[in-house]
Amino acid sequence: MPRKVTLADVAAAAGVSKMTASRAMRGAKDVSQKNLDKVRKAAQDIGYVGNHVAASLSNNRSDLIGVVVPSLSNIVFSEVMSGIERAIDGTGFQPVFGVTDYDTEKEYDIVRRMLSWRPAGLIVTGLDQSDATLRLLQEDSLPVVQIMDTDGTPVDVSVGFSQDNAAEEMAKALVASGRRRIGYVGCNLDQDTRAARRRIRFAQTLEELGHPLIGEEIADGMSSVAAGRWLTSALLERHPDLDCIYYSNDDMAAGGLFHCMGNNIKVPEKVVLAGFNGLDLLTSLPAPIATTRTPRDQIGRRAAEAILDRLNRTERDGPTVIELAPEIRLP
Amino acid sequence: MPRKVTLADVAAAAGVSKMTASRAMRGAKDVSQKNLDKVRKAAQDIGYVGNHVAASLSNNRSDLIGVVVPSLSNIVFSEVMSGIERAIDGTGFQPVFGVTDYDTEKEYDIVRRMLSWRPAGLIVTGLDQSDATLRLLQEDSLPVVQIMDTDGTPVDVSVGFSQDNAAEEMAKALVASGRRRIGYVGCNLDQDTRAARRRIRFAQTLEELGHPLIGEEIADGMSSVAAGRWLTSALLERHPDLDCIYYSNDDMAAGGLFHCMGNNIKVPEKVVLAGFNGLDLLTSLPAPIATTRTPRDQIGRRAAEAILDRLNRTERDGPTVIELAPEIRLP
DNA sequence: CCAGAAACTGGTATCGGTACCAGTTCTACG
DNA sequence: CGTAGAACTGGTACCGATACCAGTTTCTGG
Repeated sequence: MPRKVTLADVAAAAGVSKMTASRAMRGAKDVSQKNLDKVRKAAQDIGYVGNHVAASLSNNRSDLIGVVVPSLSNIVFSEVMSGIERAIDGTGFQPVFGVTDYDTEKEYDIVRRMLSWRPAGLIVTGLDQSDATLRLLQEDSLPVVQIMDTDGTPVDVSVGFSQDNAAEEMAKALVASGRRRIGYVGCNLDQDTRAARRRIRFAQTLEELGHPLIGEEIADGMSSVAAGRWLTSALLERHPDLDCIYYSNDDMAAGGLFHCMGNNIKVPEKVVLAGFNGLDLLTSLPAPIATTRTPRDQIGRRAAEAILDRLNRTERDGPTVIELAPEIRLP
Repeated sequence: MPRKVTLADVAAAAGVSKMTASRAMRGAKDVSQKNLDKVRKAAQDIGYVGNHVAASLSNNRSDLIGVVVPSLSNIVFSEVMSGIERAIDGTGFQPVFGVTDYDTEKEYDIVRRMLSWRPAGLIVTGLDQSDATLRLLQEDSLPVVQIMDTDGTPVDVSVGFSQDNAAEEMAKALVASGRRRIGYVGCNLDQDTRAARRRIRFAQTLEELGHPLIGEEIADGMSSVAAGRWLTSALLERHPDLDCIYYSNDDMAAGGLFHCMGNNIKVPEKVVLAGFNGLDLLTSLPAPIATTRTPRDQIGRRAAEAILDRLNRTERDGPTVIELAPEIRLP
């Protein structure tokens, strides 16, 4: 293997010192136009690609921004990641993604590993990290943004919305629209703590309004359209007189819709289905589904911006919450 | 900010040299059990997290594996990424994702930047990189895997399937099942070269079979369920007598189905819809849709494995193609 | 035409690890 | 009990960049 081209090679080729070459390759400050051109040309000629590892070690900080999400298969996080990507794009920073699969242990390992790359900042999902993970995040004074969830106190900054409020609002809206016999369908509540939280608050609110949940179907494993379909089937078998079902998310609700369509159950006349997230998919379905439209792209964008902001200050200035209210849509 | 804990601190706390501490912290070879314990304890006590940057610089190679995909919003790539993630998990390597948005320039920048992190290997999407990008990939002798596409010669290894064959097979299968008046609906063909390739081969094959395409609707912008829905509407308006539509992918086909359901067009009796990818979503839809089930998870897994394999050899041993045949499903 | 400032240049130390090699301490065996 | 070899330990020289500072050149105004 032909040894990698280094800055020293570029400097030699350009007939200048390593330092001048170094300065020329990044901001062209304090370098004469003549040398700047020579160095650029030399770099081009010999195919210099640089070495971020050395650069990062040298100034004790990389231009990486770590992003930790629980899942890739959930399109919600894809959209958040896209938002982050777009906001970072062009700033010279680079996102690095890690996936926890909703596993707290794994989250700890990932955060730890990311920290060992001395990132410029970290974006993690939720406020419910393990104590060990929180300790890691706290000890360092690097910018940390916790996204999706604002029901709690962040380590540094949180960007998202209150899952509790979102569920409460939906419960109120459904009852206000005349629904009385309401059921619940969800998946993966052991791990998806946000979904679990919504379910609890939803049920509570219904209770307070005097129309408690009639029944629910909950399954383990990842949520999916398929799971939504068969859980709905099961729920409606036990409670054929439901006039509304609240789902842990849109995919599940879509599955519910497909069940209804296959069984001649009118949606939303006979039964209103309510999902969560407001995926684009919903607007194309043959029947309208209620949902809470969450600002995913914005969460990503604001989270990235918060990191970039923080990089200008030296210290954290106390927990900051950036609330991005979701919007309810009824059929 | 309290200066970061370094290996020297650990060594001091444990009362050993930096070298012994270093050895203890990774494979415990050539370190006495006594010192191993001392070092581990010291590291634990003072909260040592390590510094991959320094380690990577030292041995001139990081444990990063760069993964370049065109899009995050396409679930296909999410699944490929999941496959990669799972295969890498536990090996000590770490994936770093980059998104090109189907932009060749951006792809070049991303590959370049990734190379500057001296990754252990690189996984990129497709075989159609720009010349500049290919040069980058060629010059280095690091493991490179090009995924999704095997219609061409890879730089090093390619893992995927032939888009051409896949389209041809579907055309043959649809005609064999009795379909004669066939249309096409697609999106984003300028950028998604794989989808474009399928369209061309599909049309060619139909021609050869004596039943050429009756009509097609093509739009710019990302593919989506919504786009599928309105393009189908437009196509069927112009050609109400179609008995089959081939889509650029499953999402589009799902949109087509929703249009048909909303307009009392029987699927698949009156018109067969054929997507591409075989997303799980399809199995839950109220009507069956034909598709080509692509082995996305496997592509990810095999790609990662190929990288790990390569790391054991020193040199590349000529272009290698790993073909993972997709499977056709008719309604 | 010269002093002083501004613009530019390059040497050296350093970032936090690891490879390599030269000791030093054990251990086992004749 | 001596010694060869294994097991272990630590010093030193990097890896490839950048910060800092000192030195040199160029420019400016009086």
